[in-house]
Amino acid sequence: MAAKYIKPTESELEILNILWHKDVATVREVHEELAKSKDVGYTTTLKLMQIMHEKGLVKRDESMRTHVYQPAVNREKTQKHLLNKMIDSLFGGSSTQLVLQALGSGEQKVSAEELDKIQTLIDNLKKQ
Amino acid sequence: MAAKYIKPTESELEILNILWHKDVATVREVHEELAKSKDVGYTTTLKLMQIMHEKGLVKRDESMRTHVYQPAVNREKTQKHLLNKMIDSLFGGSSTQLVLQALGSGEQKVSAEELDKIQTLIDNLKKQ
DNA sequence: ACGAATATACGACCATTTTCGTATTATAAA
DNA sequence: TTTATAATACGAAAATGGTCGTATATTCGT
Repeated sequence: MAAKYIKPTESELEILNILWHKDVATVREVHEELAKSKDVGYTTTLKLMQIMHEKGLVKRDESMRTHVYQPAVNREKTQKHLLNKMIDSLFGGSSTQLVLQALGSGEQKVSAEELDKIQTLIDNLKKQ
Repeated sequence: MAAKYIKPTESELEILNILWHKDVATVREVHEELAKSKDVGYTTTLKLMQIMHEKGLVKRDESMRTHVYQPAVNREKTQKHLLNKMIDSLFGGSSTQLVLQALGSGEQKVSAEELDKIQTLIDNLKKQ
């Protein structure tokens, strides 16, 4: 019965990111974080989060007057979904192409330690 | 004066992919390619491509009755833009995180040759 | 030359997403 | 207790993306 995947919209993703970071947060907290990079009204953020709740993207504790929100979707799973979608739609299904692009054309350099991390993963994959 | 980047929509990306492949194509050619994977009317494809032309995503030669289209945006640049956007919005700015996710959690395995390709790139990056 | 096929242009509709104003209710401060 | 502050609920407008129907023009086959 494969719990159907719900694709978050752009704005929903911004909110999810904040929630993934904070773990739990009120609408106001999310809004203030959001307002740092975006000019948007409080009720807009509220409405967004209410819709996300209806969709099942977030959980909320309503026992208090000020509701407390929490992400209801897993960060890694969501990343994976969107990543695969991008690989299909933009890189002809080749994750390698994506990786090469990500490492090669990066804005800022990838540090040596990070390269090592990737190295390690590759080594592990090769052993299989 | 940074020629402002235009973010293609989902459907526009499908069309761009076809154009990137074919280099030049008429609406009908694009449409027939599109129709293989999608049930959509001809005029819809036409309209999409007209809008893309207005936006500057494609160029077209109107000297013939049947217009001939061409991509007006670079494939790699577009990939890079969207990739960076995703890295920012979904991976906290860390391209490494994205790479690990792409390689690790992949649906289908990455072949040994592909791993070697990535390996080579990493080696080159390390030398700098 | 005429009708069928095929091309573009364009307007309009519908669904989804984003936006916000306003009403209502609860809390806190005076 | 009265008033100000702050929260949720809700409706509805605005914006965006995708869909297609229809009008009009051009070309091609017979």
